[in-house]
Amino acid sequence: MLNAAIPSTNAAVPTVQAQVGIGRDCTGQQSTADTLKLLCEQLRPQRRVVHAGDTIYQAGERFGNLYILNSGFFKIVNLSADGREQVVGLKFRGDWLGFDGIASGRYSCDAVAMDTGEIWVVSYEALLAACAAHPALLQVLHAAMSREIAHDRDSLMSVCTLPADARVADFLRYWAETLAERGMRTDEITLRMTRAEIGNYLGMTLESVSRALSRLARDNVIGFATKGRRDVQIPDVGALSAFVQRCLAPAPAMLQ
Amino acid sequence: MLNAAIPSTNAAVPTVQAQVGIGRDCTGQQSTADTLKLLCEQLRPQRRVVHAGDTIYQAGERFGNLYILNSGFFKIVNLSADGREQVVGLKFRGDWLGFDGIASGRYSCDAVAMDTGEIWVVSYEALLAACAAHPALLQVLHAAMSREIAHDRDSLMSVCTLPADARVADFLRYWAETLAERGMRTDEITLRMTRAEIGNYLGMTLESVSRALSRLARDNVIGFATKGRRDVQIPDVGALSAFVQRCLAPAPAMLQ
DNA sequence: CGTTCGATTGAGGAAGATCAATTAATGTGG
DNA sequence: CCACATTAATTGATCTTCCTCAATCGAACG
Repeated sequence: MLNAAIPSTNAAVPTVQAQVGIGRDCTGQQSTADTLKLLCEQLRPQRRVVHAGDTIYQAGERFGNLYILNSGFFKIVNLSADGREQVVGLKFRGDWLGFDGIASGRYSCDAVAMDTGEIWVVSYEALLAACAAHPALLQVLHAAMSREIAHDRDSLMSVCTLPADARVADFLRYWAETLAERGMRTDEITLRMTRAEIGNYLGMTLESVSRALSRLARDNVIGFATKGRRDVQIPDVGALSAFVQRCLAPAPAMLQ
Repeated sequence: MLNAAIPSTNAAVPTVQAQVGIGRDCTGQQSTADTLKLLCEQLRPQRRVVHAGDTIYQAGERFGNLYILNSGFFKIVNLSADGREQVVGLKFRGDWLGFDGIASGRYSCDAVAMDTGEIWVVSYEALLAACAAHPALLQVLHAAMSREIAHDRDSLMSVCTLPADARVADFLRYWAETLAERGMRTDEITLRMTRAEIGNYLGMTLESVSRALSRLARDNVIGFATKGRRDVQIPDVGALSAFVQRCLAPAPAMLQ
């Protein structure tokens, strides 16, 4: 069985809907599980178990493989010549890693596992050969690249147009929706990132992240689990969107 | 002849090196001109002249075509449900437009011409067919998508890690290097964007852009042309990088 | 059980936003 | 071609947000 091949510390688990593997979801897109099934059958990829902290590839390393994330969770870290580090992406089940290396022949980022998981290794050459035989594979590949481009743009927009509190709320909303798309629980998510990592990703300090989370909790938009503040309860994802809109509202509209 | 098919108001013109069309540049990459030649011969795309303000596609419109920019200059504008607008990309000669539409079947941005130019229209279906026959085309396509992903990440890093002045300097450096890669003059570039558009792209206000440019001019890192402040003289691109580093330097290192 | 790392919270300061006034460039109709 | 209207850019003054610095607290781990 493809799902749950590797035990994960992830609190969010696949729901029944994701496991039965119906053909397409309501949007007409193939579900993550179906796409993974297709890829596994067509590509017969090498499977590799990773643990938190493992690096799948590093900036500067010669490109050769693409990676498909079957379980677990990765961060993509961009490095500048002068030593700045920037988390530029988060990868979940069904996402591809390594596209940035195709053009230049070298990866331009580090891909770091944030949790135990399983990654599928596909040689780019072999993938192209398989795509020639099975056009559906090419569609899947292009869709994955396209999704990444579209999401990177949304990230830039978020960083450029939202105040700090809204950015954190939008980050949680995105995380919850990403899990939902994969058929996982979203009422309680485990952020396997420190405040510093979240802040780096969102372009703010760890203190600002902490304050934003405290305010979200005070407004009952999120809750914290009993033990530790790494688990975030999200009773209503819509409330996060509403919070973002409230941050953007021009005037506080004083009483009456 | 492919080059200069359309008269452009762009002050930067192709140099001899770009026009002779030698196979590959020093990095082993195909030159922009060669790639365009290949695409034109293999795809026989429909050519379309655009003028400043023309929209090639809009967010929400059904996806069907990809576009290759042969001359001119585009901005890509992301729109949020609540009405925020964000310039998320700038496109120059040789760049592709429309990748964001592949996954969802609809474009997620507006593509707006900022100058007179020529765009090549390629149906995605026809492109896939051509790629099946000519694997080199697929390489070109994937390289273009990969470059876009890598550059989007650099943009995010710039916005997240650089102070305002450095962001503007880095923006000019990127613009100059983009022109240089395409064999164009970089000692004087014409920004066909208002300060407001630049500020939007860089995540700051138009006033901050103006102040940053004034400081760059005061430090002789850039110069302004005689008439109008839309043309920026860049005697030394390296000076822009040095300025960025100076902005990042922790301590001013008081005299001794 | 102390050590370490991460998170929270507060106080003060700085970068950049906002508001406002002026100047320069561009365009328009007479 | 010029007077006028319009849009873009610059610059200054003030204010807000967020960063920086610092202290405290909590959880995890050996």
